[in-house]
Amino acid sequence: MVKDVRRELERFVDKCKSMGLKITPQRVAVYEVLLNREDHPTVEEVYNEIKKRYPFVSLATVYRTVETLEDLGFVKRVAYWGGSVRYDANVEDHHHLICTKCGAIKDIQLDINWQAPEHLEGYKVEKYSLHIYGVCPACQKKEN
Amino acid sequence: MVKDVRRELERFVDKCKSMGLKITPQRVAVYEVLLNREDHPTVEEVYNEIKKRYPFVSLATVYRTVETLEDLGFVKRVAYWGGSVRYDANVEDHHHLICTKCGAIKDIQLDINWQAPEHLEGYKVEKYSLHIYGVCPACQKKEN
DNA sequence: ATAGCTGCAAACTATTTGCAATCCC
DNA sequence: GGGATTGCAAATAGTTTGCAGCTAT
Repeated sequence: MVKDVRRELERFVDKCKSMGLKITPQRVAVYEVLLNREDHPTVEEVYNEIKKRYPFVSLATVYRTVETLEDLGFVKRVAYWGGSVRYDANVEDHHHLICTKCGAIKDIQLDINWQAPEHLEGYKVEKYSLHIYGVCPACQKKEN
Repeated sequence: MVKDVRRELERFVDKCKSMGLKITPQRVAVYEVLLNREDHPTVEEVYNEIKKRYPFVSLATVYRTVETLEDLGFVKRVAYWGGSVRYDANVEDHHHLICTKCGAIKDIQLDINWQAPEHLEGYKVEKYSLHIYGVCPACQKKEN
């Protein structure tokens, strides 16, 4: 699955317009960074990347923007292992490989042959994902 | 699966002794609270429950104790949706039902017919769990 | 007796918020 | 022009840490 960043950004701009939200450089920059990353950066990481190109953004704006993006359905907040919240511009269903040492999260495609029921123990089910915990290659090296 | 709290506490006391750790009332109280709860309380929640019975404990001690318990393998830190870290004294493999509104986490037993490989994309796999996201009964009521 | 624990308070990290200035439509 | 958005700094929430005194072994 190759992401068409340009097309996604257009879709985002359209959605903002239709919602009466302004298209600000900050907003576009945040979404662009998230679209271009394969991992699931923290807000701080997004901020650091944006600062290189647009030194004017503030961390508070990045926090506000990821929340807006989440409300609009363009990114999702991924359940996290520790530390800070992480965001993901891949909104399709997929599974996660999570490092128990550093918290890094990687998307993976897997067929688990399981379908979520609409309701479970009184919960209204929205989505699900398999979380696989382990030690990532980088942290395995550090262990020696 | 009915938990034998008394037996678990004994096992805990033995393990502490064998590790040269002291059996303090604070330690026992924290583990006892976690053993007796079906949900996955935050550190603050554990602290509040303990305070009722043992008003002398401090929040910092509860933080330190859950970490010790985790190191010993008596509880685990569960991946969380937002806010604070949550702990679980159920160390057997099981799945999670997570409320996207309030972050509450409930254990569930499910057969997903899937076995984790030992290695996946370079990660050394330790365990896995299915995370099912939805809105819990309490939050569904609040929505009206 | 003494190493390990604890309580307290202060430090730190992550996130949110109030408000005046600024920017898109 | 005018409301939405931003930057800044201050506030808040969650967690960790230093240290002096206490306690289980």
